Parts: sequence; C-alpha cells; structure tokens
Amino acid sequence: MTKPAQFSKILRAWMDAFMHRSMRGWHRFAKSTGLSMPQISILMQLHHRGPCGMSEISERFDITPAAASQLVEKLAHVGYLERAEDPSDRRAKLLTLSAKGADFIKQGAEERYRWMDKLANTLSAEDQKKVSEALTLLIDAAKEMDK
Amino acid sequence: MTKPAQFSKILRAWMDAFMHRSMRGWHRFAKSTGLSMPQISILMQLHHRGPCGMSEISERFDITPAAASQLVEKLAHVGYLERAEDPSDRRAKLLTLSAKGADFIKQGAEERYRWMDKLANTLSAEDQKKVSEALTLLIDAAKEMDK
DNA sequence: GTATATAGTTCAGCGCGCTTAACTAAAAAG
DNA sequence: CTTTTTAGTTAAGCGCGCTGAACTATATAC
Repeated sequence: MTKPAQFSKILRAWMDAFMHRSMRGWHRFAKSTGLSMPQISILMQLHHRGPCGMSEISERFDITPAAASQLVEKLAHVGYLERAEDPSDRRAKLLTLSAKGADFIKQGAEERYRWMDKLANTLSAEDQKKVSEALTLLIDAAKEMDK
Repeated sequence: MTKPAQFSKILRAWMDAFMHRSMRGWHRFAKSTGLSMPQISILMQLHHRGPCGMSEISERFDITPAAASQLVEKLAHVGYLERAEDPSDRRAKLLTLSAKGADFIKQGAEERYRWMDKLANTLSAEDQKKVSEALTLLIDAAKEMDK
C-alpha cells in the first residue's frame, strides 16, 4: 500500500520536473520558426500517428472542423503537409506529413533533446544503464496501453 | 561508443512518446478552465521555481515586459497570484502564487497524472521499483544541472 | 543635484486561433 | 431517384497574446 503511493509520487515528481520544461522548449521553437503551437501539434501528431483525415484532427484537438481546415490550409501552404483526396471516399482528405514537415519536427525535437543528453551525460555508465532499462519498460507499457 | 548512442536513442524515444501527449493534456485543461496556455505556463513556473519579478517572466518566456505585465494582470485579477512591492527595490514587483493558484496547478497536474498512474499499474512490482530508482536518478540529476 | 538606466504599466494595433453560420460535394438511407 | 447524413471549406467576427511606443517611478552614476 505504501509502495504504490511512493511510486506514484516519483512519477509525479518526474512529470512536474520535465513536462513544462518541454512545453517551454516547444513554445520557443514555435516562435523562432514562425509556426504556432497548434500548427506544430498537428505536425507532431501526423509525425507519430501517421496520415489521417481532417475529422480526426478536429476530434483529437477538440476544435471545430472549420478551425482544423484553416490550420491545415496554412501548413499545406508552406509545404509541411499534403492534402490528398481519399480514394475510398472522395469527400475526405488524406493528410500526410511531407519530407519537409518531417524534417521540421525532427529539428524541433533535436533542440529539446540537447538538455536531455546533457543531463544523461552527468550520469555514470551504470546509472545510464538503469535509466535505459526503466524507460524501455515505460515506453513498452505505453505502447501496450495505446493498443 | 555504441552504449551512449543507444542511451540517447532511448531518451529520445521516451520524449517522443510522452511529451506531446502531456502538451495536449495541458491544452485541453487550459481550455476547460478558461485560462490560456501562456497564463498556465506562468503559474507553473511560479509553482516550482518560487516567487520572482516581472522581468524574470519576460525573460524566461521570451516576451516583452508589456506582454508579461498584461498576462500577470489577468492572473492577479482572478486571484491566482499576488503582486507585492519588492521591499528592496520599490520599482520591482514580487510575484507569488496564491493558495488558489497553487490548487489550480495541482488540479491540472492531477488530470495528467491519471494516465501515468494507469500506465504504472500495468507494471509488475519489480519493474515499478526499477522505474522508481531510475526516475529518481534523473530527477536528482536535473536538480543538480539547474544548480 | 543632474543625468541615465532600470522595473514596470498603459494603449493602439496586428495576427492568429477559434466559433458560428452558410455553403459545396459526395456518400448512405429510404 | 430523392432525402438525409457526412467530410470539408469559406467568411465574418471575437478574444487574446504580443509588440512598439510613450509614460511613471525608483535606483544608480557622475
């Protein structure tokens, strides 16, 4: 009974320490590149959940189809994604991240990785191994939970 | 040589998997409460870096003093923070999170913790212990790096 | 004391994300 | 074939974050 509570506490401390730091990082990146956070969020979703339709965008980000359409229009205009017609349903659009868009996202992630790498390098080889194993556990568990 | 690269890869996989999920979580929370992301970011900074002046806000979020002043004004108006005069410099203001503001932030974090807890519960007791130790290492390292 | 730098505020104006409402086009239901 | 539902677009308008510029008040330099 005390063990799970303790575990939960550590998870929370971790999230507190790192999540909003990441948020600020993305925000800065967004500003430096001229894109907005919502636009970047869409590219990120496309990046690691693959192509989808407009409706999925508006559902996942909880905005109206109109808003989704306008955001996507801007991203398509600068060439970060492509809007193709879904062959199985000519009303629907199939949104795919372009190579340029993928590069963009990778570059943004790269910047945020830096401090994480720096952080990692302050650990001993032994500790790094421990952390690796633990994070792998978490990553796998997360994949499992997403189905 | 291959070990550090491997470690770095795992750190990145972790960040990819979790960070933007957290971002979406905060965004939803923001919308549901009527505050904006910038406002919440300020409260979060106050929450875990303690009181500071206006200038620190504008520096850390990379906005003009004017913008910082306006954001803080709104937060003060709804009672999430207090703007007191710095006794050592009567030009400067000392921003502190109010109890109400602290509650607000905790509640927002609470919501995002939920899936993390769910995730944690899919792990065996043994794995939970491994993860706990590893995250503690990371948290301590981060504190160290922040000086 | 005068001059200059610093901390913060106020205001006009801009861009952006968002919504509502009206619309087009294709698919599904009858 | 007609009706209705679904996917997405377009346009007007609102609120908000942000900036630049002008301003107040305190602190520092000479």
